[in-house]
Amino acid sequence: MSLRHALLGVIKDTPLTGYDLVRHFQGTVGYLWSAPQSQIYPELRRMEAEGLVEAKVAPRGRRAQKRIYSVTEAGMAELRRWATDFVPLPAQRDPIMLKAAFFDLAPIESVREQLRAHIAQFQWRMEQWQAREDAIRERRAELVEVWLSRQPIEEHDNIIKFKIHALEGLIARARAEICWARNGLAVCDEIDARRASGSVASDDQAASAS
Amino acid sequence: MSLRHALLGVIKDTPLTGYDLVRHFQGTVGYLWSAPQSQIYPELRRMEAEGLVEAKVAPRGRRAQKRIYSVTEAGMAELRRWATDFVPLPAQRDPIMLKAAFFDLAPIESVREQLRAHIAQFQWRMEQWQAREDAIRERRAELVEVWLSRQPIEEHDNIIKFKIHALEGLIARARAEICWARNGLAVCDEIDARRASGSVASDDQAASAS
DNA sequence: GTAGTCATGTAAGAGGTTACATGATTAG
DNA sequence: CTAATCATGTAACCTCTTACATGACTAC
Repeated sequence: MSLRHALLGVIKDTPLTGYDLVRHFQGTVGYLWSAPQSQIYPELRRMEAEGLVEAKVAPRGRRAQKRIYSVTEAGMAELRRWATDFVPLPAQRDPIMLKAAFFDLAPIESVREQLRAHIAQFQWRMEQWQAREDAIRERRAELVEVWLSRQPIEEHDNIIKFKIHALEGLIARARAEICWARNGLAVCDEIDARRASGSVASDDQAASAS
Repeated sequence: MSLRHALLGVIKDTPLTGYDLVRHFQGTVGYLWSAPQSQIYPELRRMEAEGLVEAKVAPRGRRAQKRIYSVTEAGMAELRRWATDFVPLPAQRDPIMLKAAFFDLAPIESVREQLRAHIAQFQWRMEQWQAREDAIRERRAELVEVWLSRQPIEEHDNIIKFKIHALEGLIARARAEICWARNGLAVCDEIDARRASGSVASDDQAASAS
């Protein structure tokens, strides 16, 4: 049940409509927890029913309306409780590592392609996170700044340190993933080299391999 | 839909009952994909209905029976297809990193405890993985050995290389997690130090902090 | 008027968690 | 005979995914 905490974490700084929240989920907290629109709207309603957020209905044009959600005291309390309580590690479940353990069942060129795609994806994510980290460090991150403005000045550096620490964790992970995939490519090369030398030594290999 | 591939990956080497499969999921593939018993039984039935596995009903004692599942040709084909096809990265969704970004909402002692627990958990996992890797390297890993016995000898080293590569990936991740959490503890210390020096400078801090 | 964006939802289904339920068999 | 283990399931519930659906507003 982290979605609601991610949502609370965003609107505690800036009351938003569901629509805006959806967009904020691609660019801020979305780096940490992604959620589709179809999950956000009902969750907001549920949180409202439980008193964690409250909606101010605002007019939009003539007829239309919109609901601007903000966090209640109960919502802030829940957010603090969650930040304080211990949560166990999620179960081990990683489609890529599982597959990697069975790479010997795939043609080696496909393995290479998959590893290259892995590298590209994490390189992309890493750039995003790096940019976010820079923004926070240089005090250009709006959400964080709004939150800071409500906290005592002497705590600002401490808060920023935690935010950066979280992003550094993601970046370190991405680096590890890229490094791992590169090693995988090296393994592919070794295997190719060994197979080539093997089929030179005994020619019937090449026939059975084709 | 990785569960079925994890299951196929185990019983391709050794036909097993659902019960045995459940236990194997704590010790071999379980390092890569964990699943509760209540998920495994129905999945086996579904795979049987789809022709990916077949069950041989064997007697157990006098009255009782058991179903021993093995992979069909269609099952092996599906496993190979999955190993070959590209699968997109799962969505970003990590409860611990999300929380870490909001650690400033928790008392610092709780943050320390959570980071210490994080370290302990990954240290534990790392030992498991390391042991598994050693077992594979020293050719003591039963499942892998059975699979090797059906493959040409000159491919054995290649297959083992991939298995070890996958485990090395997990181990590298664990190392990164532990390193990250240690940095987090350092951040906590810095914050404590800064707060202490701050409250020496202005005494009213200490009062408001209690 | 029409295309794009603002705004809010619903519904079906897959996958996973937790808990409950049952009975045969084997070792002591 | 009794406890542990072998063996197989069901059911309720939650979360997330994918797709569909609708309508008002704004800029051109």
